Amino acid sequence: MPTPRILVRVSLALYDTGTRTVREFVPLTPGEASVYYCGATVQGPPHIGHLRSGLAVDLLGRWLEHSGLRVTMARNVTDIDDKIIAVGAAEGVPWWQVSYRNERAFTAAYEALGVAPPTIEPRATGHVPEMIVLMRRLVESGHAYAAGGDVYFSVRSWPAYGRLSGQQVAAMQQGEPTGAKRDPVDFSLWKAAKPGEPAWETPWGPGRPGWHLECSAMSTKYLGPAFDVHGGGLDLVFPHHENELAQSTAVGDGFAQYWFHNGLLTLGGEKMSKSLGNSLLVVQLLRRWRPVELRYYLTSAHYRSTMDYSDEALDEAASAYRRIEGFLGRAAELIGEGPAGTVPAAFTAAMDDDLAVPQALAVVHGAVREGNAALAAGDKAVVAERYGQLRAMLGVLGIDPLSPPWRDERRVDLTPVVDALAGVALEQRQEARARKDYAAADAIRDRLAAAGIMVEDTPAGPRWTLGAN
RNA sequence: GGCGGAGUGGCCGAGUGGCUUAGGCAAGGGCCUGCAAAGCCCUGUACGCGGGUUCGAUUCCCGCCUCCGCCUCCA
Repeated sequence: MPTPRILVRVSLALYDTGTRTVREFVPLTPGEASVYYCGATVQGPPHIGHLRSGLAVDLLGRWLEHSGLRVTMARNVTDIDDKIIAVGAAEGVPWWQVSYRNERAFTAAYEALGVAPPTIEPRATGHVPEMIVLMRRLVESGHAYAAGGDVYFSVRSWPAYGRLSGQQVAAMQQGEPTGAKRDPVDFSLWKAAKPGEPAWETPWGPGRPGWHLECSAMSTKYLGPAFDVHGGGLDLVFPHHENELAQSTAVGDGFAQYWFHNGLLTLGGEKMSKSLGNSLLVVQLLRRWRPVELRYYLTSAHYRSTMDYSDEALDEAASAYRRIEGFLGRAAELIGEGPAGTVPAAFTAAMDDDLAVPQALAVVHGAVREGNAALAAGDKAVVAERYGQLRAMLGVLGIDPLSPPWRDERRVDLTPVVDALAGVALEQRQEARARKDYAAADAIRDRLAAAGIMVEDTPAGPRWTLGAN
Protein backbone atom coordinates (compact mmCIF):
# COMPACT_ATOMS: atom_id res chain seq x y z
CA MET A 1 0.00 0.00 0.00
CA PRO A 2 1.49 3.33 -0.99
CA THR A 3 1.56 5.92 1.71
CA PRO A 4 -1.16 8.46 1.03
CA ARG A 5 0.43 11.79 0.34
CA ILE A 6 -1.10 14.85 1.84
CA LEU A 7 -1.21 17.39 -0.91
CA VAL A 8 -0.21 20.82 0.20
CA ARG A 9 -1.36 23.80 -1.71
CA VAL A 10 1.29 26.47 -1.74
CA SER A 11 0.13 29.88 -2.85
CA LEU A 12 3.47 31.61 -2.71
CA ALA A 13 4.40 33.87 -5.60
CA LEU A 14 8.13 34.34 -5.81
CA TYR A 15 10.30 36.65 -7.85
CA ASP A 16 12.55 34.66 -10.13
CA THR A 17 15.63 36.34 -11.51
CA GLY A 18 15.65 33.81 -14.34
CA THR A 19 12.42 35.17 -15.79
CA ARG A 20 12.48 38.59 -14.09
CA THR A 21 8.93 38.04 -12.96
CA VAL A 22 7.03 37.16 -9.84
CA ARG A 23 5.54 33.77 -10.52
CA GLU A 24 3.74 31.03 -8.68
CA PHE A 25 5.99 28.71 -6.73
CA VAL A 26 5.38 25.16 -7.88
CA PRO A 27 7.84 22.70 -6.38
CA LEU A 28 9.22 19.88 -8.50
CA THR A 29 8.05 17.36 -5.93
CA PRO A 30 4.67 18.09 -4.40
CA GLY A 31 4.96 18.71 -0.68
CA GLU A 32 8.68 19.31 -0.75
CA ALA A 33 11.06 22.12 -1.53
CA SER A 34 14.78 22.03 -2.21
CA VAL A 35 16.85 25.15 -1.74
CA TYR A 36 20.51 25.78 -2.39
CA TYR A 37 22.06 28.93 -1.07
CA CYS A 38 25.54 30.29 -1.81
CA GLY A 39 26.97 30.75 1.63
CA ALA A 40 30.27 32.14 2.70
CA THR A 41 33.65 32.18 1.09
CA VAL A 42 35.37 32.03 4.44
CA GLN A 43 38.18 34.46 3.84
CA GLY A 44 37.10 36.75 6.69
CA PRO A 45 34.53 37.08 9.45
CA PRO A 46 30.92 37.86 8.51
CA HIS A 47 29.66 41.39 8.10
CA ILE A 48 26.00 42.29 8.37
CA GLY A 49 25.53 42.17 4.61
CA HIS A 50 26.30 38.47 4.69
CA LEU A 51 23.72 38.04 7.41
CA ARG A 52 21.05 40.00 5.61
CA SER A 53 21.46 37.52 2.80
CA GLY A 54 21.42 34.54 5.13
CA LEU A 55 18.30 35.92 6.77
CA ALA A 56 16.54 36.31 3.43
CA VAL A 57 16.93 32.63 2.65
CA ASP A 58 16.09 31.74 6.22
CA LEU A 59 12.84 33.62 5.82
CA LEU A 60 12.07 31.80 2.57
CA GLY A 61 12.72 28.47 4.26
CA ARG A 62 10.54 29.38 7.23
CA TRP A 63 7.67 30.47 5.03
CA LEU A 64 7.88 27.36 2.85
CA GLU A 65 7.82 25.25 5.98
CA HIS A 66 4.94 27.22 7.39
CA SER A 67 3.15 26.56 4.11
CA GLY A 68 3.44 22.87 4.82
CA LEU A 69 6.40 21.90 2.67
CA ARG A 70 9.27 19.72 3.76
CA VAL A 71 12.30 21.87 3.03
CA THR A 72 15.76 20.58 2.26
CA MET A 73 18.24 23.42 2.48
CA ALA A 74 21.86 23.22 1.41
CA ARG A 75 24.18 26.10 2.21
CA ASN A 76 27.74 25.71 1.07
CA VAL A 77 31.01 26.82 2.56
CA THR A 78 33.71 27.78 0.10
CA ASP A 79 36.73 26.88 2.15
CA ILE A 80 39.41 27.24 -0.49
CA ASP A 81 40.12 30.19 -2.76
CA ASP A 82 42.89 32.61 -3.68
CA LYS A 83 42.23 35.02 -0.84
CA ILE A 84 42.14 32.30 1.76
CA ILE A 85 45.53 31.14 0.57
CA ALA A 86 46.78 34.72 0.61
CA VAL A 87 45.54 35.37 4.14
CA GLY A 88 47.16 32.19 5.36
CA ALA A 89 50.44 33.15 3.73
CA ALA A 90 50.29 36.64 5.22
CA GLU A 91 49.64 35.25 8.69
CA GLY A 92 52.09 32.41 8.36
CA VAL A 93 49.44 29.79 9.07
CA PRO A 94 48.04 27.02 6.85
CA TRP A 95 45.13 28.02 4.63
CA TRP A 96 42.81 25.63 6.42
CA GLN A 97 43.25 27.47 9.69
CA VAL A 98 41.98 30.62 8.02
CA SER A 99 39.00 28.78 6.52
CA TYR A 100 37.97 27.03 9.64
CA ARG A 101 38.38 30.05 11.89
CA ASN A 102 36.10 32.10 9.66
CA GLU A 103 33.67 29.28 9.16
CA ARG A 104 33.19 29.16 12.91
CA ALA A 105 32.67 32.93 12.95
CA PHE A 106 29.95 32.57 10.31
CA THR A 107 28.30 29.73 12.18
CA ALA A 108 28.32 31.78 15.38
CA ALA A 109 26.80 34.79 13.60
CA TYR A 110 24.06 32.73 11.94
CA GLU A 111 23.27 31.16 15.26
CA ALA A 112 23.30 34.49 17.08
CA LEU A 113 20.72 35.91 14.71
CA GLY A 114 18.54 32.83 14.84
CA VAL A 115 19.17 31.62 11.29
CA ALA A 116 17.98 28.04 11.21
CA PRO A 117 20.77 25.61 10.44
CA PRO A 118 20.60 24.22 6.91
CA THR A 119 19.85 20.56 6.33
CA ILE A 120 23.38 20.17 4.99
CA GLU A 121 26.35 22.52 4.91
CA PRO A 122 28.84 21.05 2.44
CA ARG A 123 32.41 22.29 2.14
CA ALA A 124 34.08 22.66 -1.23
CA THR A 125 37.20 20.76 -0.26
CA GLY A 126 35.13 17.73 0.67
CA HIS A 127 33.63 17.40 -2.79
CA VAL A 128 36.55 17.19 -5.19
CA PRO A 129 35.51 13.75 -6.50
CA GLU A 130 32.11 15.11 -7.49
CA MET A 131 33.79 18.02 -9.22
CA ILE A 132 36.07 15.69 -11.16
CA VAL A 133 33.05 13.76 -12.39
CA LEU A 134 31.35 16.95 -13.48
CA MET A 135 34.46 18.17 -15.28
CA ARG A 136 34.85 14.87 -17.04
CA ARG A 137 31.28 15.07 -18.30
CA LEU A 138 31.88 18.62 -19.50
CA VAL A 139 35.12 17.73 -21.26
CA GLU A 140 33.56 14.68 -22.89
CA SER A 141 30.62 16.66 -24.15
CA GLY A 142 32.90 19.30 -25.61
CA HIS A 143 31.96 22.12 -23.24
CA ALA A 144 35.24 22.18 -21.35
CA TYR A 145 38.90 21.72 -22.07
CA ALA A 146 42.09 21.24 -20.13
CA ALA A 147 44.99 23.54 -20.80
CA GLY A 148 48.19 23.98 -18.89
CA GLY A 149 46.86 22.18 -15.83
CA ASP A 150 43.75 24.37 -15.70
CA VAL A 151 40.33 23.28 -16.87
CA TYR A 152 38.11 25.85 -18.57
CA PHE A 153 34.50 26.03 -19.58
CA SER A 154 34.07 26.95 -23.20
CA VAL A 155 31.50 29.73 -23.04
CA ARG A 156 30.90 29.87 -26.78
CA SER A 157 30.07 26.18 -26.82
CA TRP A 158 26.92 26.92 -24.85
CA PRO A 159 24.54 29.24 -26.72
CA ALA A 160 22.30 29.76 -23.71
CA TYR A 161 25.13 31.41 -21.81
CA GLY A 162 24.04 34.82 -20.56
CA ARG A 163 20.37 33.97 -20.28
CA LEU A 164 20.21 34.39 -16.52
CA SER A 165 22.07 37.67 -16.20
CA GLY A 166 21.14 39.24 -19.53
CA GLN A 167 24.79 39.55 -20.40
CA GLN A 168 25.74 39.14 -24.02
CA VAL A 169 28.86 37.19 -24.78
CA ALA A 170 29.70 39.48 -27.68
CA ALA A 171 29.63 42.50 -25.38
CA MET A 172 31.84 41.18 -22.65
CA GLN A 173 35.18 40.54 -24.21
CA GLN A 174 37.06 42.89 -22.01
CA GLY A 175 39.26 40.70 -19.87
CA GLU A 176 42.85 40.00 -20.77
CA PRO A 177 43.26 36.53 -22.22
CA THR A 178 45.13 34.90 -19.37
CA GLY A 179 47.29 31.82 -19.44
CA ALA A 180 46.14 28.90 -21.48
CA LYS A 181 42.60 30.16 -21.99
CA ARG A 182 41.44 29.76 -25.56
CA ASP A 183 38.94 32.56 -25.31
CA PRO A 184 38.93 35.49 -22.88
CA VAL A 185 35.30 34.87 -21.98
CA ASP A 186 35.96 31.31 -20.84
CA PHE A 187 36.08 30.76 -17.12
CA SER A 188 38.06 28.30 -15.06
CA LEU A 189 36.57 25.19 -13.57
CA TRP A 190 39.80 24.07 -12.03
CA LYS A 191 43.01 25.92 -11.24
CA ALA A 192 46.42 24.29 -11.48
CA ALA A 193 48.41 24.50 -8.28
CA LYS A 194 51.46 26.69 -8.18
CA PRO A 195 54.40 25.46 -6.11
CA GLY A 196 53.59 25.51 -2.42
CA GLU A 197 49.85 25.86 -2.94
CA PRO A 198 47.30 23.34 -1.73
CA ALA A 199 46.47 20.76 -4.36
CA TRP A 200 44.11 17.90 -5.04
CA GLU A 201 44.86 15.29 -7.68
CA THR A 202 42.82 15.14 -10.87
CA PRO A 203 43.21 13.50 -14.29
CA TRP A 204 44.36 16.92 -15.53
CA GLY A 205 46.94 17.46 -12.83
CA PRO A 206 47.03 18.75 -9.28
CA GLY A 207 45.13 21.88 -8.40
CA ARG A 208 42.14 23.33 -6.62
CA PRO A 209 38.49 23.89 -7.47
CA GLY A 210 37.14 26.99 -9.10
CA TRP A 211 34.36 28.72 -7.26
CA HIS A 212 31.63 28.11 -9.82
CA LEU A 213 32.29 24.42 -10.25
CA GLU A 214 31.95 23.59 -6.58
CA CYS A 215 28.45 25.00 -6.31
CA SER A 216 27.23 23.03 -9.32
CA ALA A 217 28.74 19.85 -7.92
CA MET A 218 27.43 20.28 -4.40
CA SER A 219 23.95 21.55 -5.17
CA THR A 220 23.15 18.65 -7.49
CA LYS A 221 24.79 16.12 -5.20
CA TYR A 222 22.46 16.94 -2.33
CA LEU A 223 19.37 18.20 -4.11
CA GLY A 224 19.44 16.26 -7.35
CA PRO A 225 20.02 17.31 -10.97
CA ALA A 226 17.01 19.58 -10.80
CA PHE A 227 15.93 21.42 -7.67
CA ASP A 228 13.61 24.23 -6.76
CA VAL A 229 15.41 27.35 -5.60
CA HIS A 230 18.92 28.67 -5.87
CA GLY A 231 19.63 31.71 -3.74
CA GLY A 232 22.34 34.21 -3.04
CA GLY A 233 23.15 37.89 -3.11
CA LEU A 234 22.35 39.99 -6.13
CA ASP A 235 26.06 40.42 -6.70
CA LEU A 236 26.35 36.73 -7.51
CA VAL A 237 24.08 36.75 -10.54
CA PHE A 238 26.99 37.36 -12.83
CA PRO A 239 29.31 35.65 -13.25
CA HIS A 240 28.85 33.11 -10.49
CA HIS A 241 25.28 31.96 -11.01
CA GLU A 242 25.46 32.35 -14.77
CA ASN A 243 28.47 30.04 -14.77
CA GLU A 244 26.86 27.51 -12.47
CA LEU A 245 23.83 27.42 -14.71
CA ALA A 246 25.96 26.92 -17.81
CA GLN A 247 28.02 24.11 -16.24
CA SER A 248 25.06 22.20 -14.99
CA THR A 249 22.69 22.61 -17.88
CA ALA A 250 25.48 21.82 -20.34
CA VAL A 251 25.65 18.32 -18.90
CA GLY A 252 21.90 17.96 -19.02
CA ASP A 253 20.95 18.80 -15.45
CA GLY A 254 17.70 20.67 -14.99
CA PHE A 255 19.27 22.71 -12.20
CA ALA A 256 17.47 25.54 -10.38
CA GLN A 257 13.83 26.29 -11.24
CA TYR A 258 13.78 29.62 -9.40
CA TRP A 259 16.60 32.08 -8.79
CA PHE A 260 16.23 33.92 -5.52
CA HIS A 261 18.44 36.97 -5.07
CA ASN A 262 18.51 39.36 -2.16
CA GLY A 263 19.31 43.05 -2.44
CA LEU A 264 22.57 44.33 -1.09
CA LEU A 265 23.27 46.15 2.11
CA THR A 266 25.02 49.47 1.63
CA LEU A 267 26.82 51.84 3.94
CA GLY A 268 26.71 55.49 2.96
CA GLY A 269 25.23 54.42 -0.35
CA GLU A 270 28.03 52.04 -1.20
CA LYS A 271 27.93 48.29 -1.17
CA MET A 272 29.28 46.82 2.01
CA SER A 273 32.19 44.59 1.21
CA LYS A 274 35.48 43.69 2.67
CA SER A 275 37.39 44.88 -0.36
CA LEU A 276 35.88 48.36 -0.01
CA GLY A 277 36.84 48.41 3.63
CA ASN A 278 33.39 49.46 4.82
CA SER A 279 32.33 46.28 6.53
CA LEU A 280 30.43 46.32 9.76
CA LEU A 281 31.03 43.01 11.45
CA VAL A 282 28.20 41.22 13.15
CA VAL A 283 30.18 40.97 16.38
CA GLN A 284 30.70 44.73 16.40
CA LEU A 285 27.01 45.51 16.24
CA LEU A 286 26.11 42.89 18.79
CA ARG A 287 28.07 44.83 21.36
CA ARG A 288 25.52 47.59 21.07
CA TRP A 289 22.26 45.94 20.02
CA ARG A 290 20.59 42.70 20.99
CA PRO A 291 20.73 40.01 18.31
CA VAL A 292 16.96 39.95 17.93
CA GLU A 293 16.95 43.70 17.32
CA LEU A 294 19.56 43.32 14.61
CA ARG A 295 17.54 40.52 13.10
CA TYR A 296 14.38 42.62 13.15
CA TYR A 297 16.21 45.46 11.44
CA LEU A 298 17.84 43.35 8.74
CA THR A 299 14.56 41.59 8.00
CA SER A 300 12.27 44.62 8.08
CA ALA A 301 12.95 45.88 4.57
CA HIS A 302 11.84 43.79 1.61
CA TYR A 303 14.51 41.23 0.79
CA ARG A 304 15.01 42.49 -2.75
CA SER A 305 15.45 46.15 -1.80
CA THR A 306 18.79 47.76 -1.41
CA MET A 307 19.10 48.69 2.23
CA ASP A 308 21.34 51.46 3.44
CA TYR A 309 22.62 50.78 6.92
CA SER A 310 22.69 53.41 9.63
CA ASP A 311 22.93 53.28 13.41
CA GLU A 312 19.89 55.55 13.58
CA ALA A 313 17.78 53.22 11.49
CA LEU A 314 18.84 50.30 13.65
CA ASP A 315 17.89 52.29 16.75
CA GLU A 316 14.46 52.97 15.27
CA ALA A 317 14.01 49.31 14.46
CA ALA A 318 14.97 48.40 18.00
CA SER A 319 12.35 50.83 19.34
CA ALA A 320 9.71 49.33 17.11
CA TYR A 321 10.63 45.85 18.24
CA ARG A 322 10.48 46.82 21.91
CA ARG A 323 6.96 48.05 21.37
CA ILE A 324 6.02 44.57 20.18
CA GLU A 325 7.82 42.96 23.09
CA GLY A 326 6.12 45.34 25.49
CA PHE A 327 2.67 44.20 24.50
CA LEU A 328 3.60 40.53 24.64
CA GLY A 329 5.08 40.95 28.10
CA ARG A 330 2.05 42.80 29.48
CA ALA A 331 -0.34 40.39 27.82
CA ALA A 332 1.45 37.37 29.26
CA GLU A 333 1.18 38.91 32.73
CA LEU A 334 -2.57 39.23 32.30
CA ILE A 335 -3.52 36.00 30.56
CA GLY A 336 -0.52 33.79 31.10
CA GLU A 337 1.98 32.58 28.56
CA GLY A 338 -0.30 30.79 26.17
CA PRO A 339 0.77 29.07 22.98
CA ALA A 340 1.00 30.64 19.56
CA GLY A 341 -2.24 30.89 17.63
CA THR A 342 -2.62 31.16 13.90
CA VAL A 343 -1.47 33.93 11.61
CA PRO A 344 -4.11 36.34 10.27
CA ALA A 345 -5.07 36.06 6.61
CA ALA A 346 -3.59 39.48 5.85
CA PHE A 347 -0.23 38.26 7.09
CA THR A 348 -0.40 35.17 4.92
CA ALA A 349 -1.37 37.25 1.92
CA ALA A 350 1.61 39.53 2.47
CA MET A 351 4.08 36.70 2.84
CA ASP A 352 2.65 34.86 -0.15
CA ASP A 353 3.28 37.97 -2.20
CA ASP A 354 7.00 37.48 -2.69
CA LEU A 355 7.68 37.54 1.05
CA ALA A 356 6.40 41.08 1.57
CA VAL A 357 7.72 41.50 5.08
CA PRO A 358 7.00 45.25 5.27
CA GLN A 359 3.29 44.58 4.79
CA ALA A 360 3.47 41.60 7.11
CA LEU A 361 4.98 43.85 9.77
CA ALA A 362 2.17 46.33 9.25
CA VAL A 363 -0.19 43.50 10.20
CA VAL A 364 2.00 42.77 13.21
CA HIS A 365 1.90 46.35 14.38
CA GLY A 366 -1.82 46.55 13.82
CA ALA A 367 -2.27 43.56 16.11
CA VAL A 368 -0.04 45.21 18.70
CA ARG A 369 -2.11 48.38 18.64
CA GLU A 370 -5.38 46.48 18.96
CA GLY A 371 -3.89 44.31 21.67
CA ASN A 372 -2.75 47.34 23.64
CA ALA A 373 -6.18 48.90 23.34
CA ALA A 374 -7.75 45.66 24.57
CA LEU A 375 -5.30 45.61 27.44
CA ALA A 376 -6.36 49.11 28.44
CA ALA A 377 -10.01 48.10 28.20
CA GLY A 378 -9.42 44.90 30.14
CA ASP A 379 -10.77 42.82 27.29
CA LYS A 380 -9.05 39.53 27.98
CA ALA A 381 -10.53 37.70 25.02
CA VAL A 382 -9.16 40.16 22.50
CA VAL A 383 -5.84 40.34 24.31
CA ALA A 384 -5.53 36.57 24.10
CA GLU A 385 -6.45 36.52 20.46
CA ARG A 386 -3.96 39.17 19.45
CA TYR A 387 -1.32 37.59 21.66
CA GLY A 388 -1.73 34.27 19.89
CA GLN A 389 -1.69 35.82 16.45
CA LEU A 390 1.38 37.84 17.24
CA ARG A 391 3.33 34.89 18.52
CA ALA A 392 2.43 32.96 15.39
CA MET A 393 3.48 35.79 13.08
CA LEU A 394 6.64 36.55 14.99
CA GLY A 395 7.45 32.87 15.07
CA VAL A 396 7.37 32.71 11.29
CA LEU A 397 9.60 35.77 11.08
CA GLY A 398 11.96 34.32 13.66
CA ILE A 399 11.56 37.17 16.13
CA ASP A 400 9.16 35.86 18.78
CA PRO A 401 10.69 37.12 22.03
CA LEU A 402 9.03 34.29 23.97
CA SER A 403 10.46 31.52 21.79
CA PRO A 404 13.98 30.17 21.51
CA PRO A 405 16.56 31.40 21.02
CA TRP A 406 15.43 34.81 22.21
CA ARG A 407 13.76 33.90 25.45
CA ASP A 408 17.04 32.37 26.55
CA GLU A 409 19.05 35.47 25.87
CA ARG A 410 19.60 35.89 29.54
CA ARG A 411 21.48 32.77 30.36
CA VAL A 412 20.30 32.55 33.92
CA ASP A 413 16.79 33.68 34.63
CA LEU A 414 17.10 36.03 37.55
CA THR A 415 13.57 37.30 37.17
CA PRO A 416 12.27 35.83 40.45
CA VAL A 417 15.29 37.17 42.32
CA VAL A 418 14.93 40.67 40.92
CA ASP A 419 11.20 40.50 41.48
CA ALA A 420 11.69 39.79 45.17
CA LEU A 421 14.30 42.51 45.62
CA ALA A 422 12.38 45.07 43.62
CA GLY A 423 9.28 44.11 45.53
CA VAL A 424 10.81 45.32 48.79
CA ALA A 425 11.69 48.68 47.30
CA LEU A 426 8.33 48.99 45.58
CA GLU A 427 6.47 48.35 48.81
CA GLN A 428 8.34 51.21 50.43
CA ARG A 429 7.59 53.38 47.46
CA GLN A 430 3.89 52.55 47.64
CA GLU A 431 3.89 53.51 51.29
CA ALA A 432 5.59 56.79 50.48
CA ARG A 433 3.05 57.45 47.74
CA ALA A 434 0.22 56.64 50.11
CA ARG A 435 1.38 59.36 52.48
CA LYS A 436 2.00 61.64 49.46
CA ASP A 437 5.73 61.76 50.10
CA TYR A 438 6.46 61.93 46.37
CA ALA A 439 10.06 62.98 46.85
CA ALA A 440 10.78 59.73 48.64
CA ALA A 441 8.77 57.74 46.12
CA ASP A 442 10.60 59.26 43.17
CA ALA A 443 13.95 58.73 44.86
CA ILE A 444 13.23 55.01 45.07
CA ARG A 445 12.14 54.92 41.44
CA ASP A 446 15.28 56.78 40.38
CA ARG A 447 17.52 54.40 42.26
CA LEU A 448 15.87 51.41 40.65
CA ALA A 449 16.15 53.08 37.25
CA ALA A 450 19.84 53.64 37.82
CA ALA A 451 20.14 49.90 38.37
CA GLY A 452 18.32 49.25 35.10
CA ILE A 453 14.94 48.47 36.64
CA MET A 454 12.27 50.61 35.06
CA VAL A 455 9.16 51.09 37.16
CA GLU A 456 5.72 51.90 35.80
CA ASP A 457 2.47 52.35 37.67
CA THR A 458 -0.52 50.58 36.27
CA PRO A 459 -4.10 50.23 37.45
CA ALA A 460 -3.09 46.83 38.80
CA GLY A 461 -0.18 48.28 40.73
CA PRO A 462 3.44 48.93 39.94
CA ARG A 463 5.34 46.67 37.55
CA TRP A 464 8.97 46.59 36.59
CA THR A 465 10.91 45.72 33.47
CA LEU A 466 14.58 45.64 32.74
CA GLY A 467 15.69 48.71 30.83
CA ALA A 468 16.87 48.34 27.27
CA ASN A 469 20.53 47.71 26.72
C1' G B 1 30.24 51.15 -23.30
C1' G B 2 26.73 46.60 -22.16
C1' C B 3 23.08 44.58 -18.52
C1' G B 4 20.07 45.63 -14.19
C1' G B 5 18.01 48.57 -10.09
C1' A B 6 16.72 53.06 -7.41
C1' G B 7 15.20 58.39 -6.32
C1' U B 8 8.42 58.66 -1.58
C1' G B 9 6.46 63.18 3.99
C1' G B 10 11.82 65.15 9.63
C1' C B 11 13.99 59.79 9.31
C1' C B 12 13.43 54.43 7.98
C1' G B 13 10.46 52.01 4.63
C1' A B 14 5.94 49.79 1.59
C1' G B 15 2.64 50.52 -2.26
C1' U B 16 -0.99 52.01 -5.80
C1' G B 17 -4.19 54.95 -11.98
C1' G B 18 -8.93 57.91 -8.24
C1' C B 19 -11.10 54.32 -2.87
C1' U B 20 -9.58 56.24 4.56
C1' U B 21 -2.88 57.34 -0.98
C1' A B 22 0.85 51.14 4.54
C1' G B 23 3.58 50.46 8.93
C1' G B 24 7.39 52.04 12.22
C1' C B 25 10.61 55.87 14.42
C1' A B 26 10.79 60.95 15.71
C1' A B 27 7.61 65.55 16.59
C1' G B 28 3.16 68.35 18.33
C1' G B 29 -1.78 68.19 20.85
C1' G B 30 -5.16 65.38 23.96
C1' C B 31 -6.63 61.27 27.48
C1' C B 32 -4.58 58.52 31.55
C1' U B 33 -0.84 59.45 35.93
C1' G B 34 0.69 62.73 42.23
C1' C B 35 4.62 63.30 38.46
C1' A B 36 6.37 59.92 35.10
C1' A B 37 6.62 55.59 32.03
C1' A B 38 3.81 52.58 29.02
C1' G B 39 -0.59 52.73 26.32
C1' C B 40 -4.75 54.84 23.58
C1' C B 41 -6.85 58.95 20.37
C1' C B 42 -5.74 63.04 17.02
C1' U B 43 -2.31 65.93 13.72
C1' G B 44 1.58 65.88 9.26
C1' U B 45 -0.55 65.23 3.11
C1' A B 46 5.08 62.98 0.42
C1' C B 47 6.16 60.72 -4.10
C1' G B 48 13.80 63.61 -8.51
C1' C B 49 12.86 67.22 -12.96
C1' G B 50 10.25 68.33 -17.72
C1' G B 51 6.75 66.74 -21.14
C1' G B 52 2.78 63.27 -22.79
C1' U B 53 -1.54 59.75 -22.39
C1' U B 54 -6.02 60.13 -19.21
C1' C B 55 -11.93 62.88 -16.69
C1' G B 56 -7.82 62.02 -13.15
C1' A B 57 -0.68 59.95 -12.42
C1' U B 58 3.35 59.40 -7.28
C1' U B 59 1.60 55.03 -10.04
C1' C B 60 1.49 54.25 -17.53
C1' C B 61 4.70 56.39 -21.86
C1' C B 62 8.94 59.62 -23.58
C1' G B 63 13.12 62.59 -22.40
C1' C B 64 16.45 64.42 -18.72
C1' C B 65 19.16 64.67 -13.96
C1' U B 66 21.25 62.07 -9.83
C1' C B 67 22.66 57.65 -7.36
C1' C B 68 23.71 52.38 -6.90
C1' G B 69 24.86 47.14 -8.37
C1' C B 70 27.08 43.67 -12.03
C1' C B 71 30.39 43.22 -16.35
C1' U B 72 37.43 41.08 -11.84
C1' C B 73 36.96 38.26 -5.98
C1' C B 74 32.38 39.48 -3.29
C1' A B 75 25.90 37.69 0.36
